[in-house]
Amino acid sequence: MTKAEKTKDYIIEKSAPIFNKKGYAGTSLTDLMESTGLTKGAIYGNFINKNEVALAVYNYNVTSLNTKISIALCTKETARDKLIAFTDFYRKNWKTMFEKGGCPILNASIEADDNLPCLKKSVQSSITTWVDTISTIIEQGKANGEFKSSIISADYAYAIIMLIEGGIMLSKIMNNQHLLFSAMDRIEVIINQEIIK
Amino acid sequence: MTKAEKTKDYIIEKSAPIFNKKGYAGTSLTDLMESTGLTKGAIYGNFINKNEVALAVYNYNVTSLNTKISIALCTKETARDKLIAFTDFYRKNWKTMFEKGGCPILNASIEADDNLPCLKKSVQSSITTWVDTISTIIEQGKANGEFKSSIISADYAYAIIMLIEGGIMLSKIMNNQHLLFSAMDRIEVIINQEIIK
DNA sequence: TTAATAATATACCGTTCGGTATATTATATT
DNA sequence: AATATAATATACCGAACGGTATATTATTAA
Repeated sequence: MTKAEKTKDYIIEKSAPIFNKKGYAGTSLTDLMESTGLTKGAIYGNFINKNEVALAVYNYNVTSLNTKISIALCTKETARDKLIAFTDFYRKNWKTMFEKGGCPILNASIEADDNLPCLKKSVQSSITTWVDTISTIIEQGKANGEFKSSIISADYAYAIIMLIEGGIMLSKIMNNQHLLFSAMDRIEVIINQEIIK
Repeated sequence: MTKAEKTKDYIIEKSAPIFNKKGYAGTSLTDLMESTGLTKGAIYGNFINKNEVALAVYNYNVTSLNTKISIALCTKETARDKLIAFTDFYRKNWKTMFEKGGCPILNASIEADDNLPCLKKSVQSSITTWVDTISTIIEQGKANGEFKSSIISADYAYAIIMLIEGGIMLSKIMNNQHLLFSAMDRIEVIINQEIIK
């Protein structure tokens, strides 16, 4: 790993919460210089423009989220436990996530949908990945007899994501942790009453 | 109504979709001049600064949303029909809403939560109003025997809002109307299976 | 119709924006 | 240790930013 590569990673790491809090349009190069302690020279020596930093930061934020969720998932045996691992994750990590600006997928989604086509594509693909992850778990549950075979896995994957994102949105703007928890409760009800046999 | 008051309303009206699409930080005075066809003189003669325009626009967007919902509600007799009027509303109006940038409460919520305290307060109060509206309907349903008396109305109000906002977010970013409809389906299941006696 | 006033346009302000050319410094190679 | 090269800092660019003072134009009242 060359020095430049290290610097690049360092810039991404330090800029990640800034972009997630202030958004793409709201984050200036001055913000990036402050958060990294570096100058424009260092930033533009490693990225071709601000947009590249923003995209790298989005991917970093999503990747670290996915990594943490993967770690939470891999210790679970049953499909049900794997689904519950998601709600568990948000119950345990909401504070850290909120301090870093909330869900990067939600934030980027809202800012990108009407005017940042490049970021929009990244968001779409990370949502598709997320849906696939949950759908696969549900399909496994169906295959091993844990879950009802009649259910459509993608529908439930989307429902779970909607409740997570809607829960984060409400919880964050109202400064009320309980709202996120009640979204997680509702997801668990769906798992226990609709998905499980 | 003086000319200035008309101009003020005109500016708000024409700027409303711009702010809702591009966000507060992403909307410039040049954007406002283009959307209104007016100059800075006219804008700053009627608003003290950009922030005031943004706040007025947010209130306008929320008020027009609430007005439309009120109209949809007032024709309904039963509490159940009133709740269904919400899902109906989004099924019928999603296209118009999406063309104007999506849900103003969701959009403003995401941009304001970490760095626009003034707008954040407005969003909080519009959510509180929304929760109250739904809660009141549920309480009426409990009082007249339509709904289970054991349920906590605010919990269901929040659940409905979460599904609406989560559904809008997913639907909009994925360019998939069906996702919003499936969120509405899920709300209706909750109404029919958990709220109604 | 004219005078007073209200409302909008024009022209400009200082600042910050994203971005770049070049100078300087650190690192690696010999 | 000297040199080549990679990486960062400095100093600057033009453009766009939000905002304002003032000139001009509509509107109202006498």
